[in-house]
Amino acid sequence: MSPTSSAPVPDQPATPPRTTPGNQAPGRPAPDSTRRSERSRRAIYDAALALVGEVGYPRTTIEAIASRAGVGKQTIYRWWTSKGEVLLEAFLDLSQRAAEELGEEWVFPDTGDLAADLKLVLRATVDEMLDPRFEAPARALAAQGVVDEQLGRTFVTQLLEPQLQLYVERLKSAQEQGQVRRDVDPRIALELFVSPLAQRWLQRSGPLTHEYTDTLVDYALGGLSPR
Amino acid sequence: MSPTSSAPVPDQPATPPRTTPGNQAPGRPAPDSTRRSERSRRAIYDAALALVGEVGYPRTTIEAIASRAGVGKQTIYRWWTSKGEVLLEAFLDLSQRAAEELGEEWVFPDTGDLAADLKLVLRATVDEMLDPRFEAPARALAAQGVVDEQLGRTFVTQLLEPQLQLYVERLKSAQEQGQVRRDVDPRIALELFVSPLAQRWLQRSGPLTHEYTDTLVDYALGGLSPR
DNA sequence: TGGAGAACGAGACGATACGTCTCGACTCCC
DNA sequence: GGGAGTCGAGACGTATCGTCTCGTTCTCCA
Repeated sequence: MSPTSSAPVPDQPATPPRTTPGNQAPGRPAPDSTRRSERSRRAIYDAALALVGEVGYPRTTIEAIASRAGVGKQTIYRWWTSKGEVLLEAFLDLSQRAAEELGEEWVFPDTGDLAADLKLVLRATVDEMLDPRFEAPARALAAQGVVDEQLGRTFVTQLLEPQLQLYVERLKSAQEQGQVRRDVDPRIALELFVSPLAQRWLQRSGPLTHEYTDTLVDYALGGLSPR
Repeated sequence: MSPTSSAPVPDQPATPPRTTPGNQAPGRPAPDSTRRSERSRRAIYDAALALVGEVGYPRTTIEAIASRAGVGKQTIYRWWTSKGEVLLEAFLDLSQRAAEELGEEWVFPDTGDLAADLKLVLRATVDEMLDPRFEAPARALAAQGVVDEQLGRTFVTQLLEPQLQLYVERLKSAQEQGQVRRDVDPRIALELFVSPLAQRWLQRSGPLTHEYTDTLVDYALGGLSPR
């Protein structure tokens, strides 16, 4: 997934360290999040991301994460229910930090030329998809989300939809400027260029190049039928 | 993935039972495929598909497949290297049998009305994506393919690309009839409606309806810009 | 028709990793 | 300064892994 898991992450309500353990199953007394060790949390994120990059998702075990982070296993089980959940949070955290590096507020460009703006953003997305720092964890999460419905929904809601919303707003602006038909639903329209890119990335069903995304934008805006 | 993993599978060279064990690593003497037990092979396919549907991919273990199929574990390890590979073959086999049920040769409709033909096929694909018989294994394979490059390439090559090729041919026909611009690359063009559908299915990022796919076709053919 | 050889079903085996649990050390708050 | 709760560490029983024997069954060829 993550058609655009990439592209600098904008505001996003800055998910706080997370107060509720996923592990809030009945029976167990809820752990006290105010006493949680920030140091351990960070170390676990780092270890999880590093391991996924180095040995792949299947061999990224809870025990390996704990050992690498210099942390007891119970500290992981206390706050998370699965390694997918750990990795999702680690990745969300990584995205946020990356976004902060990029300056206060990143906004979707709006030069008045829709095609140019879309091409610019999609080119940046391609670059990010090829960034090895993101590749491994993003793929692992996407795969997990396909199979694990709850994780998938969190992934989509927290990471994907906020991204897509930026496209929606840019397309609405284009509608006001008369560059996009008024009767078009922006939430569907954006899928014409975002989904093919995401799909190629996930399935490796074709090369990811700037020319490719430029072409997608041209086809989507101009249509396949003769004009 | 499998944007169109569905849609009746056409000819396809009818992958024979598979002669080489994936397990053809060095050292081990290659097993003699002519003496292979057809009965066991079928039982393993059935068990694998059933288990994935019942308990999900992660809990579909090799041991469970062997036990359910009434087969020794070694019989599985002799012919396959991983459960992903087992499931992929089982699913390919299922697709082929489903295709055969559908009559000799299924061909992409070509009534001369491209929009109508595409809508028809995409509606059928939606229906198939919602068929529980396909859902579980298809999701599991898609997820595995995202993370396991070799499996993913096999999945794309054997299952996906043959499907997509049908769209390519239909689009070329439309180009000859003047319904699609000549300068359009059909392999990319098809992604405008196929990928969004696949993406929604995989990510559960929106409802899968006939109206949705109809809209995709309209947007892709007509373009988003005012005409 | 009978023997050889390979695949077969069954399951024992050591190696992980699972998730739970207990322990003493530490830290924060009353 | 005492209590409660998290922490690192690791022992524990269970489950699955992939490999490895066992006899048995099947098939081909002499």
